[in-house]
Amino acid sequence: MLGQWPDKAIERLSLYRRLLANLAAERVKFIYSHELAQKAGRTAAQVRRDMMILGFSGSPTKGYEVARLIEAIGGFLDAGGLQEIALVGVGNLGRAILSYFAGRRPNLSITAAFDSDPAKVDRVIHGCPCHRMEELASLVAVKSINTAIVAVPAGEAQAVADALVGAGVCGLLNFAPVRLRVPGAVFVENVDLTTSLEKVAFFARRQLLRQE
Amino acid sequence: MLGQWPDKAIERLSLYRRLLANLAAERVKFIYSHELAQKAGRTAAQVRRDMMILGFSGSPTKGYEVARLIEAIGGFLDAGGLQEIALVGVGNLGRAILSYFAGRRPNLSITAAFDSDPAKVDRVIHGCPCHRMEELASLVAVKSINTAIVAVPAGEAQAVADALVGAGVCGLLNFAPVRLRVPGAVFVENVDLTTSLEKVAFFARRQLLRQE
DNA sequence: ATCAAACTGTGAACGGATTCACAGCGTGAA
DNA sequence: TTCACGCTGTGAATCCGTTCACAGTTTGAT
Repeated sequence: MLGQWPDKAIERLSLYRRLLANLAAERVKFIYSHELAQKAGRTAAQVRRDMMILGFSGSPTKGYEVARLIEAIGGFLDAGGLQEIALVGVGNLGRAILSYFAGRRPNLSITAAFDSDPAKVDRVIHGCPCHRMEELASLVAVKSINTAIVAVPAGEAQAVADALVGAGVCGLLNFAPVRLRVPGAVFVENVDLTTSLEKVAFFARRQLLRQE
Repeated sequence: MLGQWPDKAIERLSLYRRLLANLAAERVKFIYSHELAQKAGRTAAQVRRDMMILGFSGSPTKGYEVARLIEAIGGFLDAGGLQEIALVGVGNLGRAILSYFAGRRPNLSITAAFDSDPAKVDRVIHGCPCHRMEELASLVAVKSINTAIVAVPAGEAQAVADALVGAGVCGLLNFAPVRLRVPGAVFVENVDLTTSLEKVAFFARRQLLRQE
């Protein structure tokens, strides 16, 4: 709970939780570090280290208690209650994101969408109401939303980010292929599909060369 | 061109190229490492180091020549010619991916989609023909596709990955919230939207606490 | 009651990516 | 022609995440 939190560790905790939820559904009560590691594609030492920073203990003979561990990760990752999230840009990608998250995580819910296209506003898309861009600042402030998803074209991303930050958002998940300029207190996670695909294509090609 | 290629460096090169393309469109001819670094959100030393592993030289007085650098990165990242890519899963996310990449990178093109839903097969979606799953193995092999995108539900992802790898694919971009089990020679890049969002929400919350 | 086995918890070692710091260089000004 | 400046290129130092390796612990068997 203390110290500096490496974001890699947060990612792993999130993954562990999903894996553990599957196990819990299968009535698995305990799991060893090496078992969880295998499912997560990590080493056992890594898992134990993560448990350590979480402050979670297991039994040397039984391993970690699944139910308690899920709870511990939840208590750490989740907000006190529901954390509302805003989505800006309801194009193809934005709609896919809405449907992807619709009702997935109970504590994390996209409750406001925004788009500049008049054809989209005042409609409910995948369970989420879409508002006019002009309402962004006030609505985000009123709902005290602190996390937002940016799914607009590259050219509009910086302006959208500025508006969101101005309205009090301090965490951005950015899908636009642009590096957003934000104050240091704002956390930005970039999901860059073009780069990801180019990377995979690059390594796939290299694997081919290696095999020949 | 030689040695082990850290995938982080590949990501940066991909980003640099896009930033440089924008600059080229603005008729910028030369750029200094600190300028490119600023646009990419990196340090100048990092940029110079990347140029070094690329084997690209700049002038101490003018910086790097934009056009030549774009070409150097392209010669490195891109295949000889067109690299065809397969997409499996044409749900909301799959369609968004199709539209996202439609005609974006000339050398990287999604030319075959697959889905198990009969309502989707034999249609052309965002310019890409959608085939039956049964055709996957043969079509991937015939086109000698080596890179594929997995955008199916978690439960089907492993089976799809097995089929793709069996057909000769050795690079996977995986959107399913599952760790795929693949042979060591296959490169997998995971895009885990749930984890990304949880991470942003976590840090956003923490920023709030810090400010108070 | 004692022992063996297999795990956890963690200080220390490791390794790779990033940053530092400076030598070397090309250019424009005097 | 010479000098001063500000950049590049890069060996060395640093930093940080990961892995190693082992002491400590709990349990079941004898």
